[in-house]
Amino acid sequence: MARPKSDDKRNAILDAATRVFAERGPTAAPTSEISRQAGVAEGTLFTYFKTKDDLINALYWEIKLELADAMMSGFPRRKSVRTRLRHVWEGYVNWGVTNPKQRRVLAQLQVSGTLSNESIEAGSAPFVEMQNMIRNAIEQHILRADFPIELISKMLAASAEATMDLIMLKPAMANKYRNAGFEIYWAGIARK
Amino acid sequence: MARPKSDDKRNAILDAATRVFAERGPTAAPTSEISRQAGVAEGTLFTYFKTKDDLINALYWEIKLELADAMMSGFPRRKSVRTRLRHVWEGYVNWGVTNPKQRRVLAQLQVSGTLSNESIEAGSAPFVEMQNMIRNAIEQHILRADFPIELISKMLAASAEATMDLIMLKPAMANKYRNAGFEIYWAGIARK
DNA sequence: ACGCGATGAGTGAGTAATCAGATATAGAAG
DNA sequence: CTTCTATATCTGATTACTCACTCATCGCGT
Repeated sequence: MARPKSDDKRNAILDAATRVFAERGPTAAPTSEISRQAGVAEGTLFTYFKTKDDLINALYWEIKLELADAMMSGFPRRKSVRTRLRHVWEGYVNWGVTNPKQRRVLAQLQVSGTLSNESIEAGSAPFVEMQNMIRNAIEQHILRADFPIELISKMLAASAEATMDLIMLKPAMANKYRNAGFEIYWAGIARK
Repeated sequence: MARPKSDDKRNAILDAATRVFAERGPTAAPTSEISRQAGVAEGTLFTYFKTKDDLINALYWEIKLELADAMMSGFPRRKSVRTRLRHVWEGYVNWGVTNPKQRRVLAQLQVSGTLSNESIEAGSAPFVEMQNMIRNAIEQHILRADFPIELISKMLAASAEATMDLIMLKPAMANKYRNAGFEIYWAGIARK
């Protein structure tokens, strides 16, 4: 190999893309602005990502991995279902609050229709473990059996997103929102 | 006036915009395609909407009104809190399921950052009545008092959105999802 | 007949992607 | 260790194209 591609440059481009996408939206963001902010020439961007679409899909993948990591790192495998769900839920909320740009880009990408089906599937792979945990909890009569697993799982994300929106609006109330947000979710799905 | 602007043309443009925005996203959608689908000349679009941004904001307003109408029409003012909330919640879900393009456009617009602050505020005005109902219910000790009103209100939308996503994925399960979705929400916020 | 909406080719400001020349690096040869 | 060389990356001006918006002209409704 004559001259290796540098991970630094690749990361600089992805970082810049996160910033520019968050501000102007993925489709309105010019690749020229991304390469400028990344400190590389316009052509260089296309040696790391063949097309703008490739860049978009790569960024989606990268952010999803980060998020999965934030939710699963330190997962308390041996604690109660409530504790485990709360861990995942808080991991999600805290990641979103501390990484608003990534969260914004993720939201934009998910509704943009530019993601390939492969990317979408690959991006949801890290979350299957969570669904398994929920399935087990239902079998152990901890969660209500009359609710579909996929709904319980989707509501986790939904309640976390709602909580994040409010925390971004009124940061002083963060703790109140966090506690109430999870409590609503838990009271909704747990057996009496 | 020698020749009045026609509401038909205006609506045709808004309709076409809904379709094209839903497919390609608001920023990627060309105004030329919108006017073509609306059956008017490119220039005509700009006599009804001064800029593309104006069109976007007008469409947002229009869709929000539709949604508010779907949620509030036939509101059972004298029934129980649960029944009233269920009415609003189902109005939302049914509107989203029967108007997937409008729902998609709304989601795209809300994260696009192209909406003016006035539009956003104007768009949320029809939903204050709902917040008042929730406030009353808390005072009557029907809903848990330790949850912020704005969270209870946001969770209504969040649980409805999650439910809609799943219904779109598996329409055969629509009734199951609808019942379970509202039940999770209600169990989460109601006093024991 | 007159005033304002309707028309669509035209305009200029961007856009993603390319490419020919410049440059850096891994490995070979001495 | 020090050239040398093959081969890749890096650069930014250039290309071909798309877009939002304009305007001279036309013709409909009053």
